[in-house]
Parts: sequence; C-alpha cells; structure tokens
Amino acid sequence: MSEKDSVREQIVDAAKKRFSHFGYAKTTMAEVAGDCAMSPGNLYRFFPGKLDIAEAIATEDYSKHLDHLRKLAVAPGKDARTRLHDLLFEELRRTYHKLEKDPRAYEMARVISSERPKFALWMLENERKILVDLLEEAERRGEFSIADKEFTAEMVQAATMKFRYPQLWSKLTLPKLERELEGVMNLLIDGLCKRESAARAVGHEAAA
Amino acid sequence: MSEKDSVREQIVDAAKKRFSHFGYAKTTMAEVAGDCAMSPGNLYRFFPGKLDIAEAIATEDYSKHLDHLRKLAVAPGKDARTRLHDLLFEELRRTYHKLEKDPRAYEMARVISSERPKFALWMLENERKILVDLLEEAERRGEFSIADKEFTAEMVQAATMKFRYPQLWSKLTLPKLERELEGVMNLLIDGLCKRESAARAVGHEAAA
DNA sequence: AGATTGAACGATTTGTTGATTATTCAGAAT
DNA sequence: ATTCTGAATAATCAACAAATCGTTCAATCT
Repeated sequence: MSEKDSVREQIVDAAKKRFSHFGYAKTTMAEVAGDCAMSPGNLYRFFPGKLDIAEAIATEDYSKHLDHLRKLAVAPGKDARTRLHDLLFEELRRTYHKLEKDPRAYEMARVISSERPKFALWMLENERKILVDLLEEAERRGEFSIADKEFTAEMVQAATMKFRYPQLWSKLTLPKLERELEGVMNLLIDGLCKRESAARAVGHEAAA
Repeated sequence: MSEKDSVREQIVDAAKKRFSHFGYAKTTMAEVAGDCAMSPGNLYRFFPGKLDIAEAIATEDYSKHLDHLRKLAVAPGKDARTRLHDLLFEELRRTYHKLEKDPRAYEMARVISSERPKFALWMLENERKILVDLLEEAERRGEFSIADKEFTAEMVQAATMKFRYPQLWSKLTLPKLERELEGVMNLLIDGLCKRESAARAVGHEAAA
C-alpha cells in the first residue's frame, strides 16, 4: 500500500507541475503518464480520472490552508473579534492571491467547482467547523452571545459570501476588498442596533 | 417628440413579447421591425442597438420595482428592523421569482450584466440610496446607531450579496433562502457582541 | 428636408469535418 | 496472479465554411 501511495504522489507531483505550467485543459493524461514513465492506461489504477488528480492536488493544498486557519481561530492571547478578523482576512487574502492573481489556479478552481460541486460545499463545511469552534470559545469567555452556534456560523458565511467569489469583485483591489470585509465584520459583531453600553461605531477603519 | 416616444414604446412592446417568448438571442432585429411594420434599419433611429432595447425593457421593469422598494423603506408605523426586513425580502423574492423561475428573464439579466456592467452597478446604487434613507430615518428615531450611513449601506449590501445572485444559491429553495436572509439580517442588526441590555437572541426564526 | 427603406458589410453563430484526448480493456510482461 | 501496456473507442475540441444576423448608409419616398 505504501508502494501505491508513493506512485500516487509521483502522479500528483507530475500533474501539479503540468497544470501550473500549461493549465489543466492543455495538459494531457499521456503527458502526465510520460513524466511518470508509465503508460496512460496505468494512471487509471491510481485515479478514476483526470479530474480526480486535480481534486487531489486541490485537497492537498487546501488542507494546509485549513491547518493554518485552525491555528488562527484558536490563537491564544487574542480576543474573539481579532481571531474572527484574522480568520476571515486570511481566507480573503488566500483567495485573492491564489485565484485572482494566478489564471492557472483559477482555471482549476472553476473546473473543480463546476464538475464537482460537492467539493466547494465540503470546503464551506470545513471552515464552518472552525467558525463554530471560535464562536463556542468566544461565548465561553463571555465575548459573544450566541444562541445557535452552527446556524450563526452559517450566517457569518452567508454574509461574507462576496469575499469568496472573485467573479463578484468587479475589479476591486485587495485593499478595497479588505476595507469592505472589515466593515461587514464590524457590522456582524456590533450590529446596527443602538445599545446602552458604549457602542463601537461602525465606520471605515483601515484593515492592514 | 411625443410621436417618437410612442414609436419607441411600440418597439419596446414588440421586443418584450419576442424576448419573453423566444429569448433574447433567438429574436432578430428584422422580426422586431416586422412586428412594428417598419424596416430593420429604422429601428436604429430609436435605439443605438439591440442591447439598448433590452436595457430599456429592463429599466422600465426595474423602475416599478424600485418604486415599490421606496414605499417599503418609508412605510409608516413600522420600526426600522421591519422596514429593513421588508426591503431585503422583497428584493430576494423578486430575484427568485423573476430570475430563478424564468429562463428568458435570466438570459436577459445575464446578457445585460455581462455586456453592460454599469447597469448592475446602477441598480446597486439606486438600492443603496433607499437603504441610506432608511438608515437615516432609523437613526433619527433612535432605533439604529450608525456613524457613516453611506458606508454602512454599502456594507449591508455586501453582506447580502449572496441573495442577489442565483448562481450562488446552489439549489436552495425560497424558504431556505428566506431563513438565511432572516438570520443574516438579525446578525447585522443585533451583532454577535454581548450587551448589557437584553439582547435579542440570534436564532432561526421562520421568515414568512 | 426629413423619414424610411433595404441591399451591402462585417461580425457572430452554426454546422461540419478531422484531429486530439480521456478512458477502457484485451492481452503482454513480470 | 498481478501489474502494466498500448491500441481501440468514444467523447470533446479545433478549424474551417456557410449561413445568419446586427448594423450602416446610399438611395428612395413623403
């Protein structure tokens, strides 16, 4: 089984190079097989198809990102607002740099999320789990006050949906996106509602 | 000029029928001209091009919707929360019924917003003005507490972006979308933050 | 003169053909 | 028996031709 796994890795590595050099569509299975010194047919003993190789690459890369997010969400010595801030900003920055700036990665993301819609849902779920953890911790410490954490996490994701889809960015620069995310986040945390206790004003505050 | 206007109306009417029957792409200028008992070339004395006819149709239809929204935003005897609720829900319902349920309207929306990106921005601006009015009124009455209304209106729009794009709905039914919008709205109004005053819990509350 | 036409033009779409490519599988190699 | 190959297959893509359609404008009509 270790044998098989190392071949899988070899295939993923070869495909990663090809995909990021020439793009997903312009890379043929024959080329990937050639790079691994095997026949095209043999690839199918390790992956059901071309798309599954792309998915493996995306999963591997995304898992690292998830680990990073998990660390941010439980960073000690930071209040809930800051951790939520760091979490949402990290996601925005990754999306921006990875997709907006790299046409090859963008192509792969488009192909995967159109041919494998479940994949995008799986990513959302993973991030929601992190959010739930953050919210639970925040309530335990008395920072937030939330009845249904699972539902609230979903709502936070719905409200920040715009920052996940480059198609919705209409030429906005990263700083502008960051300012918007900052604004949305402050609204989500503090709300529009008048309070007795000194309310934090919801205005533009530079992000970075 | 009144003469010219009535011809314009005739053209818009003919095009409206064709577009909604056969779709934008499958309707030819010659057909629209024929319906108006004129030559194709003559259409261009009234509209710069085919897309402008579609835009005229969309503008006419959208203006009625805007009037409706304005009424909801200033409805007397309702608190700000309710008016904001009505406003956002009306937009969601219109988008759902008009685009999600009518492939012809969806085609036109796609064509216009891809060929005339300014149009979508203009719609957002219009709705933002209404939001600003609502927020100003709400602060005057002491219901909300907002430093920068223009910016906050932008943030409310950013946070509810998901409900404007059917592509982001991934098979969600209208009731589910409504429940989500309800949740996001409550979060925006009340915030996550713990307060001294009795906080309204953020949970699922049936929409309709 | 101003309004209108419809043939002419170029851009876009459609249809067709011939590669190219993902995938399969009967058989060769180990 | 298991691993692997590479030709066969079917699906997709690319390139080209024909047709259609949006748009223009010289000529015609009112």
